[in-house]
Amino acid sequence: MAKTENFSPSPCVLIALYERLHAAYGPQHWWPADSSLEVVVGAVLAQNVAWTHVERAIARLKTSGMLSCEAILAVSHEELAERIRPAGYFNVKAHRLRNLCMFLAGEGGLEALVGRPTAVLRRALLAVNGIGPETADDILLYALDHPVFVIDAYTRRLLARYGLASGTEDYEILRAGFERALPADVALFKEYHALIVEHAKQVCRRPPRCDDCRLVTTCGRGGVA
DNA sequence: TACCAGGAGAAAA
DNA sequence: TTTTCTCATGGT
Repeated sequence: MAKTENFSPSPCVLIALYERLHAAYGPQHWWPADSSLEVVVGAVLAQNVAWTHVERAIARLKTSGMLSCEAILAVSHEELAERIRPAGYFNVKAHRLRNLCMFLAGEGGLEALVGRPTAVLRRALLAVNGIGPETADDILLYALDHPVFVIDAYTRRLLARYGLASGTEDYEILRAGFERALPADVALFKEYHALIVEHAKQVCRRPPRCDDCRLVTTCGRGGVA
């Protein structure tokens, strides 16, 4: 399918899917981090790797006292790269972390961003080299509490398996589809994305397809499956 | 040993 | 404008 294909799920289907996932896995209380800055750092480190690798890298940053923008900007590239080595792509991610910390420092810190309009913040984050749409939206939703829906590989996989989308649609098409269909609720968006990840990890990785992937097909006349 | 995992940017076509 | 390549570790 073309990447420009429209994605306009009904609110009923998306709410039904959320409720089924919530019933199956319970509240997730994401993002797994002790601070907003840890969310920011984790969002960069999580690019294209499993979360277990990110945990190791964050633990190394913590134990060396480098989990702050000041520290990240103060150490050499080589030292930062060595600390985050377990997350993979360590040279690339060291550059990206420094770019992001320079941006935050220039803005007066992460706290200074609170209260700014979502669209303005999103544009600013996307202008940072190394920060793409998913990473920007991770930061907006989980670190700054803005109602943006995060689309990741798990979300695409789930949509494809449920027949709601091909999974190859443009990022913005999928994000807009979720945000049109759902109320702009930060807590809902956080839990929804976390539940998608949990479900994808636990169930939909099993080949060839899981029976549970039919869970959204019974939504009709406003009812919940 | 080979494959895969929660992206993004640059280069090439 | 779209596609391909590159970055890299660690678990299965």
